[in-house]
Amino acid sequence: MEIAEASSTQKKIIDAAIKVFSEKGFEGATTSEIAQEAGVAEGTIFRHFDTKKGILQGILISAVTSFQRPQIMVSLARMIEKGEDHSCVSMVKEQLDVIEQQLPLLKLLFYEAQFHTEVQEIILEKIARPILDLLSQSIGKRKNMREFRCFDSNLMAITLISSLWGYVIWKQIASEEETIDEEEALIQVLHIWLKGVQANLHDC
Amino acid sequence: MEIAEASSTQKKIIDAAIKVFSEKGFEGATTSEIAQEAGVAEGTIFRHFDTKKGILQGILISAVTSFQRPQIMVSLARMIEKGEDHSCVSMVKEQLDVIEQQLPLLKLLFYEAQFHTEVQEIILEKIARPILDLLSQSIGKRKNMREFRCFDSNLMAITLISSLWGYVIWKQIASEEETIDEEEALIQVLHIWLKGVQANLHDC
DNA sequence: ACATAATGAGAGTGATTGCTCACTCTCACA
DNA sequence: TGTGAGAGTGAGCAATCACTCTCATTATGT
Repeated sequence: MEIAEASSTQKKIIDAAIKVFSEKGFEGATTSEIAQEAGVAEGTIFRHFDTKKGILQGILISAVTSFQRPQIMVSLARMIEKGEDHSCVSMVKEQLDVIEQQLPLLKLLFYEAQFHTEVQEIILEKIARPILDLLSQSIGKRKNMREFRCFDSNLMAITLISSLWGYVIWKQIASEEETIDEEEALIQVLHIWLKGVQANLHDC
Repeated sequence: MEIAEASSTQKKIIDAAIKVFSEKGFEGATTSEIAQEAGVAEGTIFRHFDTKKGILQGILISAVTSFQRPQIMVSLARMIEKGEDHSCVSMVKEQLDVIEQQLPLLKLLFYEAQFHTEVQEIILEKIARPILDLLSQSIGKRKNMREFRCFDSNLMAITLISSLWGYVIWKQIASEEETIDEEEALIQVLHIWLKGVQANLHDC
């Protein structure tokens, strides 16, 4: 199991890097700190990654494989196609919890994409675009059935995703404030969007 | 005009720092680069700011004054209270253009807020909270008139802001793609939200 | 048990960076 | 003319950081 052993060290480094990068940012983090967090010698890092930036790319690669077609988007697409079936909403909620556990990684990638063009391109092509296409397709079906307004499908998908993202981020920032029940909040966000995109009788 | 002269240099430094910080991030930027961009000697920077971080705080202070109650939020609040009056929508669009010009500064502040607690607290207290309160208040009025659904006002405001923010960010990232007309897109985003929060007859 | 590869420990290197400090320039005022 | 305060300068310092090298130690596969 030489590969597994090797990649176990690699995995330790990547996990540590995710933690340190997300706490201090890519430039603010030091390789020695990552080594310490991973419990390996600093030199070991450079046996697995050529440069510090190589670690970031390693994180990206491991993230891309796990975020292609994430389950929450499949659940959202199903919710869109079926309407606001209760089982779908609770499924979305479950998957949202999974996303929140990966929030440091997601924020790290989205934020660092600003400064590293290759990161931005890969995220756009391998994560953002597929997700948008998946949702747009489901939205398109409902549009064809005259059940959704004839707005731009991409735009509708974007308002859905950013509403959810905005809720997640706000929940994290304003954690001290009195907030309504999580499930109720999620239902409200989804209901606002679903009602917002519903077709009027005289539309189109 | 000794004060004006002094603060003119200070303003040059701050403007340069906004540019360099937003391109490379706070940690990725160097004071010598900021000095070069500002057209002053590196030593001059430290006559006006104690430390590199002091520059960031200087940026924050100047941003807070210009983003308290930004005009776009006043326009949005008016739109909420009046419904989707056409003059309001076009006003929102104008103000959105202003926001887009300040996008590097805004993204910089949001990014660095992750790593600098004081920055996060000031943004939250001086910018985010006032804006949310303003919108929540306008939303509350319509709720009282039974014209809006009796959802959480804060949550409704968040879905509105994040939909708009999501549209702005997406427009910037996917600039190469064929996109619909800007004004039409904005109208669609606002219409989705407005219809989404409208009360049903049997609500509440 | 042996050969091979991986790792830990840690000193070392060259480049870079935030910041300092001695000095100059300007200008108001005595 | 002399003086002192304040703004600006840029060479230079001490510290840090990404990355390398060496060597002893451990783990693996046969």
